[in-house]
Amino acid sequence: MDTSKNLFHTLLNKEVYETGQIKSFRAGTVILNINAYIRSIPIVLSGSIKVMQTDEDGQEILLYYIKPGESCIMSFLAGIHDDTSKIKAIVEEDAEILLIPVDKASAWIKEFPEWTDFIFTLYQKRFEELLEVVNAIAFQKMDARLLQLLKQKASLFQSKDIAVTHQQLADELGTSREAVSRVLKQMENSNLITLSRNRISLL
Amino acid sequence: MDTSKNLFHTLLNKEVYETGQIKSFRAGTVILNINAYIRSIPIVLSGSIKVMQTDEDGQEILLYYIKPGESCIMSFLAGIHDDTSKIKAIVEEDAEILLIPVDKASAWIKEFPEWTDFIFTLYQKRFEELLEVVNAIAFQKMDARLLQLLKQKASLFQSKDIAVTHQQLADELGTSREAVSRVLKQMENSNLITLSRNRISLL
DNA sequence: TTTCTTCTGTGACATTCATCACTAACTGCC
DNA sequence: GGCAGTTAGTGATGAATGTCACAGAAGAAA
Repeated sequence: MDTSKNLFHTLLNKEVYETGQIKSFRAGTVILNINAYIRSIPIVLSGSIKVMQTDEDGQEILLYYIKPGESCIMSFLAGIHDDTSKIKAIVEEDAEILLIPVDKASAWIKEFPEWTDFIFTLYQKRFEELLEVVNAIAFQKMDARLLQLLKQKASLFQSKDIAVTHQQLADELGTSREAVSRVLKQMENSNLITLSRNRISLL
Repeated sequence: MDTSKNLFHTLLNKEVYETGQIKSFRAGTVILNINAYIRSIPIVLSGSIKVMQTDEDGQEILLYYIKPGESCIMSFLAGIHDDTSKIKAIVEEDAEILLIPVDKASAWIKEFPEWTDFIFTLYQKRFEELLEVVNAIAFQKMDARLLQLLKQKASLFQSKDIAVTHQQLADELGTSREAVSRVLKQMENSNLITLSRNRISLL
């Protein structure tokens, strides 16, 4: 995403920074809820946001993370079409977020080709991530999915120690706490990880 | 998708029709394969295309259908970024397809706001369809997924009689033929459908 | 009609995971 | 330290579905 990041900084120096409003959010804050109307497009400056899909019964599943320099593409699309959100966005790590009014984000498409490219590039990334999610849910077993999630989190937090409960992992994978506990125990026995309360360490 | 369709016709009268090349394909033709490079963007004029995701082992799963007036958004994105396809596109019903060179599709973004809007609208639709697929795989059981697929096909073919084998359905759902046969039998017993060789009729 | 191929139905069994029901371990707080 | 609340470990059981192995049915071809 180097291209987008550079582009993002270019834009920051022009109109974006002047127009946008910067806000800070604590980890755990729900930034965007299902069916909410969208008034502004978030661009993550620091920290990270996780995007979840939820079904009617409240069952959830992790779709992908939004990292610094990236935006929530679903907000953008739903925003310019005056539609509601189909997803839920939660702050994963304390985050600073630049909020862009929908009408500006929409207008910039005509003015700045780089902005349009930023959107398209992000879109492609998200699409591919969604395809991976489909693949994982459809074809992979829990152990593989869990390991992948742990690696993802390790990379996100830039640490092999991950502060998380089994219940949280279960929620993100759309499975049960017991299933996660059992698979983790197996992984510990295979010397892939070590377990302690509220923490998992990758080896 | 009325907006996009109108827009699409508007464009047809201008540059698109002159630039594009129309080709016919028979049902079953693989238009786009995984990892293929993309030289042109297809717009479906008649018939339909199904878009599948496949994993390394050749396991497949249906993502969505491309209907007349729509384009393959994955081709578009991968095309303008000179990337390879992550999905496989197969003709479902005999189709006429307008092929647009990648560079044109890319250039039109700057020239025609309607074209950009066409792309964005389609993108949103596909994204939402993918979310539904995730939801279905993650949270729904085979009977619900199968019924949904049958309804989808009935609507696509505009007929309650669907010409399909259990094996084909199994492939599109990423499950086994036996599972499909059993669920179908149950549905027949519940008077939801009638079964015969190579055909399923919705009641 | 006979034969061959493809498609469908179904039993038996294994696997994965969900659910229920506890127990045990850890942490914070009084 | 002792208690309460949260987190983790684990057995028992069952549901959903994958896998294997055939048998029978329906068409197609000869």
